[in-house]
Amino acid sequence: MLGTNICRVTASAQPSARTARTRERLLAAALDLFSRNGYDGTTVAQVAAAAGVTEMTFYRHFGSKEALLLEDPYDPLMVAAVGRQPVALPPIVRVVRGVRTAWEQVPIEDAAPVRERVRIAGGSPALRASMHANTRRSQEAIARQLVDDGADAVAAAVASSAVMAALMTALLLWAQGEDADLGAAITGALDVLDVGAGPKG
Amino acid sequence: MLGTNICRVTASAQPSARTARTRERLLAAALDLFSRNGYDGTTVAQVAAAAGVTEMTFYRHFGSKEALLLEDPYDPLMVAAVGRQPVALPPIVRVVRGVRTAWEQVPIEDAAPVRERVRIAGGSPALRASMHANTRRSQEAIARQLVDDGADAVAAAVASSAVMAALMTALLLWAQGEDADLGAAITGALDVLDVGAGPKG
DNA sequence: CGACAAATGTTAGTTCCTAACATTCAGGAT
DNA sequence: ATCCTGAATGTTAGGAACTAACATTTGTCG
Repeated sequence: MLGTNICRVTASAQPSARTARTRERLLAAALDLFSRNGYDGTTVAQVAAAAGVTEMTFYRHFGSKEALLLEDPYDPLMVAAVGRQPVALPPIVRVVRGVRTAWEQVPIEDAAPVRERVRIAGGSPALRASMHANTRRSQEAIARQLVDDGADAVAAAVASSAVMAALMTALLLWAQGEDADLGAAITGALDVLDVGAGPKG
Repeated sequence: MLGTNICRVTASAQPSARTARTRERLLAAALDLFSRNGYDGTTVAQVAAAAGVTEMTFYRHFGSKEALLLEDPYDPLMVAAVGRQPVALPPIVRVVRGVRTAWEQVPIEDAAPVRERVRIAGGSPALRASMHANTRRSQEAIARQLVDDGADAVAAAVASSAVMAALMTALLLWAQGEDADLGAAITGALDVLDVGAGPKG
């Protein structure tokens, strides 16, 4: 969520140069206005105007006001990392360790742009709620992986939702602070859920 | 969330009989229309009309369309139950066991009306997202309790958010099924997060 | 240049929600 | 019963996030 996508599989067919430019302008204008006037204090019309474009065009590039901030393609890295954990472990432990290993390699230089978005999102209750909706695909994919490996359906759903919530909480806390190392922040936070073994078990 | 409030401290000053009646009519009309046409397929104007009332009146009784379904006063029972768990335990375990004990005594006869609401909420992504926003107060209260007992702030926030997410997942799954025993469903689900000891440790 | 398609604009409408002001209704004092 | 007052409701107007249908521009390629 929130441009925090670890994976680099993004674009399918490359869009025209023109499309990419207006998209960039809209994004820049929105981020600027959001951080200056707040998300709720900024209207789509304002963003569109600042980008020299119509409201309608905004909606054609980003399906919604939220999407501009939260939009992130489904990230298969976490699912894969979970799948790589020993099947013998309890589901919750598998998910914690999978997600943790997937995130602890995030390069520091990727952190700065992410922090701004997460900060903005954290400032609006509506946006914070939407972050959950946004992680749903990953959550379901992880649960599916667990079930495929023989886990109970309820256990799989509960474990993946709990870990994704923890991940979000960690991200929000990290964005509020000044700590540069995103990977470390998340690794540390997820240790809370992995009671069985000490950190990095 | 969703009328699933365990605690019975509800009303402050009693509202006039008239107020209570229109409120009831609105609620009944809404639940009926929601379950027949879906939440997104029902407009506030329709609900108001079905209750023989204006849209404005709807908003005076329920602050928003979502509020009608999600509205639930802050529930101190979970916080108290968490506080009662041994301080020596890791935060995540304390929260899991606290929330679990708070819920496993819910009488079966309370389950039916809850199930309808959770079912409706589960059917709409927007509503599902809002459920998270709705649990935030409880989540923060639990985290505060943990911090008061000496836990790290990040650990407290992560643990409480993870458990609340698990609780919601369990509720949504329970509402979809036919199992009558809400308490048992939640108890079982939360065991997933309590790896340290077997069920009911 | 001319055609074709993608990108953008225009207009109109729906829905959720709010604000300001007017009206009706219920219940107590006279 | 009548009046009076405050609570509950109605009315109107409008903002903001969207959506749909249709018109227009813009870039590109033969």
